Amino acid sequence: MKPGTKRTLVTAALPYANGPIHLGHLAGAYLPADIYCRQQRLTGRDLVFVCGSDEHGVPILLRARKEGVDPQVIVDRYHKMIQEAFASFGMSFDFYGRTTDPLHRETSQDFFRVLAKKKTFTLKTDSQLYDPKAGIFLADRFIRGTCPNCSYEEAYGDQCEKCGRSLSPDDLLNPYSALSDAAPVVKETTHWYLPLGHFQERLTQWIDGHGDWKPNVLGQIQSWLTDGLGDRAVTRDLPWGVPVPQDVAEEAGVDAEGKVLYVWFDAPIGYISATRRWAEAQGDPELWKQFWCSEESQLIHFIGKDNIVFHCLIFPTMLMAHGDFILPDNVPANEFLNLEGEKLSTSRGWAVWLHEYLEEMPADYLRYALAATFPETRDTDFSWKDYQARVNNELADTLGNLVNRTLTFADRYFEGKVPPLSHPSSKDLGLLDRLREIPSRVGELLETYKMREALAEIMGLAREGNRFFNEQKPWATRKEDLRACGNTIHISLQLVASLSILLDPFLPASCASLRAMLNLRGLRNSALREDKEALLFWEDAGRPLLEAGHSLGQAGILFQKVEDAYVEAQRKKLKAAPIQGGSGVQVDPNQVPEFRELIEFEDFQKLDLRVGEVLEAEKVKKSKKLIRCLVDLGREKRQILAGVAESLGPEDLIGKKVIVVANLKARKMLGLESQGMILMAERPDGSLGPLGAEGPAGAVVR
RNA sequence: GGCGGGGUAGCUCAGUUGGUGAGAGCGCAGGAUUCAUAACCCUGAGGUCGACGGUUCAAGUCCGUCCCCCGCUACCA
Repeated sequence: MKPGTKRTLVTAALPYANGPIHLGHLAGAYLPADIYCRQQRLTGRDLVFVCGSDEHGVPILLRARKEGVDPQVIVDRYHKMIQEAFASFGMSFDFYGRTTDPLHRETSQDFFRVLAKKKTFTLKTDSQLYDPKAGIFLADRFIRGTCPNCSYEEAYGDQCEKCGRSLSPDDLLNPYSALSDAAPVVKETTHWYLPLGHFQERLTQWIDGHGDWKPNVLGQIQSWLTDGLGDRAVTRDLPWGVPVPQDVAEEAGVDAEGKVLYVWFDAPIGYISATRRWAEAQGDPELWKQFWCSEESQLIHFIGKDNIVFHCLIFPTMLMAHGDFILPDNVPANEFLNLEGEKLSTSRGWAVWLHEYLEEMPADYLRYALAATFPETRDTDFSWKDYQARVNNELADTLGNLVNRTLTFADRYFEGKVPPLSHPSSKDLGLLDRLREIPSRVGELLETYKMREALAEIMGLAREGNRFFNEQKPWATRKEDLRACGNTIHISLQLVASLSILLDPFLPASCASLRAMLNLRGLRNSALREDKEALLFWEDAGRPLLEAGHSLGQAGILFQKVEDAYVEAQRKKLKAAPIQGGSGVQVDPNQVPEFRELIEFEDFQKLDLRVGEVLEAEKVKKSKKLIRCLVDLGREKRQILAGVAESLGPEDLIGKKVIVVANLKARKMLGLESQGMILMAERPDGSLGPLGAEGPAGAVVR
């Protein structure tokens, strides 16, 4: 932390309001941020934690069109879902906002206006393809047409899926809009650009002062700086987003109609607008400035690695250009979380959705399992088996059992009161000494974003507690030396009390229960900015907290074990998800593409469809999409290339029976010949899944 | 293709600026114990630190080449 810091503003990446929250999101940004904030609040530091839904952008607009509803309907749906899931998960945001908030619009426009006034932007006019029917400009991938290379009629404007050739929209024959089927027209349009290059020197200087940032973050930044920074468009022609301010447009002599701020420009400003909303709620609308505009404040962004460039270069450039704001002091980006050994894929349904998890299991179990394996230095893996092991072995057995054996012993043999510490042994004092150094040690780890190590340190303390209990044998001394027995229980209780503070950032709900069992009151609330009742703070975890004679509360089981059946069910659900295409959202009839024009029966008869069994499948090297399959068609075995690697792995195909177009002309791709085509089902998001088939290889499908 | 990060015990992961016999948790094997959620505690087996080459008295730790995974970015065929 830089010297003289009085306040901290923490942000967690704004989730995109186009789908629910999954485990990858939590492990990447949200949970680390929450743990950090809770611990900092416990130390008494002044901290505000904001986040919110990112609700603009093209994907939301397209989804709305497909469903035939206003985009606001979409974002309302997911904003609510996300916000509720976060709350149940124990996220301690001081404010959770959204970018469709009018105040956000105002904040973004003001920001844009300041940069325009300072002549930060450059204006450029370009020709772009425009869909006259849908009334919007089209990004390359929303233009489709016939591939000039292979004559595939549904090639995208940036690439032909059939032959893999890269294209530009101009290359397509008979181009049409993917949104409305209308033929696109070329139209000139003017946009504002942020010239990042002008800030290169200042950015470099600023980054050089932050050599302590994580290596993955610095590496990414360095590579961008070395390449040199270019201009980035900050506006778009879209009917959904924060409108370009009328006055700025007029000043520039540009028609503002239909122009909005590019989503990446307005999204990070969401951090600012959320802080403003929070300040309003505090009854002091100007309070946000203390956090954003004072050198006595530090700003920390928790994000995933995919967001590094935006938070470390682009947003800082915006802040620099504006001039009123402080720059981030750290951007502790995490790597990614894999799931059961494979990378997460929302389109394939390879994800665990937070809202679904919370219907069945406690938030703290997941918080623990994730925190124990945060992808801090590299991608890590989450598996349900590991989750079960973490909960059962560590939470229940190590920690829960320590609590349980200590409390039941006190309850049974010391009338539920804390026995006095009298003539403590060196072992007794040794543990108290050990305890003394823990809060600052763990605090330091957390402040340097080493959450996993911090958690391991605390759990190590719980293990020491168990060892101490074993070695002191209070069940034996109870009969021979009641004083020594009392000392053992006294110390063990103090340890448990300290754990209820140390673990609070990680397991807020369980620690609250634990403190109730101990009848320990007065700990500062780790979820609130202010707690006037607070008597105990983080550092107090280093000293004995329970006085002799203190009456304990009702003991109970802190953590239930996770059954095998649950683990199996979860894994099964995961396996089943790709087939159902399930992002947990019901298929909407409006999302299903319209049927094509009628054909004659003879046309259909030309197709020779067969059942084929995939014998081998492997990724084609140097291709992102192609999988080479060897398919048994009864009469012969064929090599068929399928452009599905972005949706499926080879293992999803091997051994599967599929439907094959057997009389399709062979075509070469990347030097390999494809002798046919495997039929796939396309999901609304464009991902693919194989069509299952039964029957012997070679059987005619009709 | 370019750039960045990573490839360490059966599994999931730690390993500061190169230097005493390469670690933790889980799992496994054996032992001890009974206060406790069949929990806890002790001991042990297990690794040519992605591959190859180099620098050095000394490399998991530095340099080079290659392979694989993740991310960002680009686009020739």
